[in-house]
Amino acid sequence: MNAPDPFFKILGDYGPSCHCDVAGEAFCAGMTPEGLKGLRTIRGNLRIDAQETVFREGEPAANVFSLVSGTVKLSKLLGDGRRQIVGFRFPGDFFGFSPDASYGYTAEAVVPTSLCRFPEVRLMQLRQTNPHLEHRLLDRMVAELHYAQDQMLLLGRMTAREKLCHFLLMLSQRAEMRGAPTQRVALPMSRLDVADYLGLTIETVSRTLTSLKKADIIALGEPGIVDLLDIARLKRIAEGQATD
Amino acid sequence: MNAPDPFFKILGDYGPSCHCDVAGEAFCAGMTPEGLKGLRTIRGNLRIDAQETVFREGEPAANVFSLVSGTVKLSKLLGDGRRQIVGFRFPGDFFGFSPDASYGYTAEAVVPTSLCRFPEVRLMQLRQTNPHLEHRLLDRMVAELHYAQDQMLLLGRMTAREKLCHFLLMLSQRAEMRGAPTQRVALPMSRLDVADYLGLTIETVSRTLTSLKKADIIALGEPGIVDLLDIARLKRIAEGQATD
DNA sequence: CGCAGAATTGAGACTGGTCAAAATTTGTGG
DNA sequence: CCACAAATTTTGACCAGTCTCAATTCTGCG
Repeated sequence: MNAPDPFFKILGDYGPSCHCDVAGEAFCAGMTPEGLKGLRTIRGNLRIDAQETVFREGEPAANVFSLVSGTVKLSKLLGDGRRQIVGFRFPGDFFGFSPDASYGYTAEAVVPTSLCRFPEVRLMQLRQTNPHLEHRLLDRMVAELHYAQDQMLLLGRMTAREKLCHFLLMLSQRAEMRGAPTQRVALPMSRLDVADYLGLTIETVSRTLTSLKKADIIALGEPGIVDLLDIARLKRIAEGQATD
Repeated sequence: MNAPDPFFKILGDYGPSCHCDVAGEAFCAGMTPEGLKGLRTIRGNLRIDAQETVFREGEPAANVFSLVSGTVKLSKLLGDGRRQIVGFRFPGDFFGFSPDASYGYTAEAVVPTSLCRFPEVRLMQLRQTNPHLEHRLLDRMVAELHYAQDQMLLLGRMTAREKLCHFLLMLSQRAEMRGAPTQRVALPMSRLDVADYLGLTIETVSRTLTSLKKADIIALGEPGIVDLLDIARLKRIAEGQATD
């Protein structure tokens, strides 16, 4: 399923930080040296190819993951195959926590991806002795929940056009957080992934992108790249303030 | 806006528990006596009428709340008035956490409701000295996120009929958790609230309930009460296994 | 170069939305 | 307890945005 071999040789590169920290945003950022040592002890490294599965919905929730590089999609399935992507994860994000004994979603790599893996049991032990860890985890959880609630508003109340604009702006903001350009965003996932994330079909995603292109709001140059030509207008549409 | 007067006279009634605990499920359940004492010190009590606002989206996030009795709806607004209810809260649940300085949603009572109120700053202080509190909060957050992801699947990929069946079953499960009957569930919220929760209109909610009634899956007796006549069939529809 | 998968485009169908009216329930004052 | 007004819910007719099915074009890769 995946290759659990140690991929990174040098562990100290990131200074007083966990290996998987990115721009000080990962859950392991700002830990004490002892706390980091504990995290390092239980950590495993993982590198997987695009479309490979990290874990599946319903499997025993044995590990929690932190994303070092790449992109991961988290999805849930309905009995007849309908799929909803409940989130994308980018460097610095984590995923795999579950209130039950089994994972609530499937996690798959969108592009070649490297991860830190923490056995759930041992992380739970660590969090007892290291309040800062728990503190960070809680903060990240609150942020995740907030983001999930935004997505509910999108799924329940926005039009296809508004959904796409919102999505492109989200990609731009996440790129900015990682220090990447904000006007030219990478769209590493397929139309099917975008559709399953926004509660649409691939045809509607394609048609809507074409329509945004014709309105000179975006440009679709090389595949997988979108240029945001008019971010102000994108924002207006995403907020439901404009129809054009 | 609301009456911040102390409503409950007796604080010790619940034994070694926080006052707002319900069936051992509240975030304050299972605390040490000292931890409870700390919580009690910063706690305020609140009783509000149906439709009254606890706080509004965008206001400074000064307090966190735990529900003692009643029902609260949490909603987000789009610029033009479109609304999405991102969750209902029942006794034992909490709400009001925000990653930002301001609330991400509006909280309103669905029925007369009593709440415990905790100043956010002081709860943050308490959580540093009381690991168990943080532990509980994190667990509840993980559960909330899990639940939010279920709701994304519902909003993005389910039909109106499936949404309604899922919703009725959710109410039934929550009633069961509180020790209430599971076949006859209270529907304390208006059709508009149900519609805004499920990403539908009031007309579609009404039509779909009528259709479920005609199929002898539910019965609508007294207003605000729904009898689940065929829970097995409800489940099959909610899982996308049946069309009837 | 040729093939397979992905993305786009087109035509028509359908679920759920909109607008409007009727029925029911709720609240209020006598 | 009743009468009446207001609000909510239900029902109906019609419409539109998105989906489905199908064909075509594009892209990547051996």
